Amino acid sequence: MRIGVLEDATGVSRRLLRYYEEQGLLRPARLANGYRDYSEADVATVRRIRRLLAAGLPTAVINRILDCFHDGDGGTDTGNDDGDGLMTSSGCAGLTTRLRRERARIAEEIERLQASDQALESLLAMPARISRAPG
DNA sequence: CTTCTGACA
DNA sequence: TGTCAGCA
Repeated sequence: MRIGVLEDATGVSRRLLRYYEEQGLLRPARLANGYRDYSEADVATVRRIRRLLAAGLPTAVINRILDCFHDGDGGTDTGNDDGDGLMTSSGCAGLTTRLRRERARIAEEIERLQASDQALESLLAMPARISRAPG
């Protein structure tokens, strides 16, 4: 399918679709006229990319993770669900472990930010008598 | 009309 | 990301 069809199927703009390709996330074939030729699998891939991006992962990381999704769509396409799950297959060992570590890292970061937030809150609760130096 | 690449806001 | 240009 051409880019316009994929756009309608995924809701992702052509601009973004081309950008994903530029980032190595998509590798559509080319028609004789130079038009990109996407496969049905690319529809699912784009959805996965959106999810991974929403998770805050950089395209470089998504690139690797994408290979860990070995289409497990055994269902009829009646459902519009993304139908994606992490498939532990070819050389994807340790992926979930790394992802869990990332979550732990984020959790720690949140704690630090909360500490800063509380410190700032108490600071603002103090009587505001810090005046400007007489000029 | 649809897509392509490159570039600018 | 949107959008415009200039082609094919």
